Amino acid sequence: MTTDEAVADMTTPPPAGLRERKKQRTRSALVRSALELFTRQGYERTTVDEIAEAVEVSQRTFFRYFANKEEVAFASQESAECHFFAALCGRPADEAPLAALRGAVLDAWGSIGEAIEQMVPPELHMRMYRVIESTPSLLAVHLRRIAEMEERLTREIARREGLDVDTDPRPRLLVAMFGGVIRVAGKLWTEGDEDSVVTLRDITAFHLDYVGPALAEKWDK
Amino acid sequence: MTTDEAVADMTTPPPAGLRERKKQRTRSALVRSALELFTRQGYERTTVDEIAEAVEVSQRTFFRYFANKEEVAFASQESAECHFFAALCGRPADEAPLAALRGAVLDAWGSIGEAIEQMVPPELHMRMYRVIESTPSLLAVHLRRIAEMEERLTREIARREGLDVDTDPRPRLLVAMFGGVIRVAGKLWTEGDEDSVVTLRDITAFHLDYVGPALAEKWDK
DNA sequence: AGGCTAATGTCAGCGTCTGACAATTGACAA
DNA sequence: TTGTCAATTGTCAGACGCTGACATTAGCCT
Repeated sequence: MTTDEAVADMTTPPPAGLRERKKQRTRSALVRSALELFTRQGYERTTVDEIAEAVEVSQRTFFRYFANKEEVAFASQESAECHFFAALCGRPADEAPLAALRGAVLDAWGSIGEAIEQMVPPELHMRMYRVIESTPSLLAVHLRRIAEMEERLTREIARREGLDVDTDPRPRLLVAMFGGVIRVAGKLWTEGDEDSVVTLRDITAFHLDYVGPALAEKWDK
Repeated sequence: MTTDEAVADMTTPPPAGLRERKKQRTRSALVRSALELFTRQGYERTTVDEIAEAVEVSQRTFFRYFANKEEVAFASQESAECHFFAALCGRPADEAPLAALRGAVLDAWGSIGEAIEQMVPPELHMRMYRVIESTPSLLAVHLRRIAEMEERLTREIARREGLDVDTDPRPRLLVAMFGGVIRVAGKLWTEGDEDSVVTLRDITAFHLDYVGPALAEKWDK
């Protein structure tokens, strides 16, 4: 067995050391077990000991991989968000700010699988999304994470437009509005009974088209 | 002393029983002590035992007044938010939605004192605001509370305009944008070094005026 | 004055999270 | 191959947030 692994190492230059691979496997296993437990029996009714036991590591080890119980719940979200941000950065420079944001988020939802499927099944990721939206303590963290992402988006938008974030309020405001729309869409999707990613994508697109009209002085009836 | 209090009761019909007054005093004392400790030495570095000890009650009693450590940190915010919502409900019916929100929030910031000064000194309230914005766990809860308030605002706006929240996305979107602006203003105020309420009020007003321009397709430079 | 009930204190215990130290196990060179 | 070094893990003790159960105190009302 030792020989086999040594050979495997030779034939796969990128995977680096054995130690590192073991760590990745432990981490993935913790995420999968945690999300499975969270979605099956609820976040609060799942203890860290349960998660650790499922992967056969000590509770102390769990806390060496994740700073707290919340962090493991957002592991797949983290990947998805990175994916989205990368999509924004790849947008053509001549696109208007809101159009770029819109394109990036729709792209990201469309190719969510590629970003997370090595860690968890996409379907588990979506079920976890619902758990987050319906668990008060997780929802709070979720909103803070969104706020942090908005900070990064603001800077990217300002960069694209060649503006200074500290003097021009428009990048901050546009992103704040955009973030609001994303949240509204996510919340409505959670409340509905359609599970698919496409549905969430459609809800998002639909609402983004209503940003302008919602600001009008007098609303048509 | 017993006689004096009995007389005092007679001359003040509303204050109700002695028991109730004692409860109110204990609650106020807990809030004041907690906020003082939080602002002086930080939220995380303050234990519930410290707060309870400062008021000379048991830790168990603290948790009979507040569901958790976070709740006491938002006691004065709670009052302020109620005040703001009441201001919105008192707005003339012919005002446009965004104008009503704008008027309500500026009014509320203008008369913040009256809403909270029996509980804590307004200056302590403002210092606590900064602590909330700069403490990750509190910021998360703050954002969730804002989201809950937005839900109420959405329904009130829809009511004013005679719309159905479930079919028309505009109330949700307007409020989401409005909430974003409030957050941006609050954050900028926290980052600055001006302590006064007026400053926060001005920042808020300024940003509300930029909602329209930020949505424009092409931004002027 | 005395009984009723609400408020408080005490105690035990669960769950999250951390520091400290010892044991294990990959990595790498002699 | 073997031995050393460093990274990973386990174990243990303990702080802190929070809760249920039960005893005690203190306002209320006849």
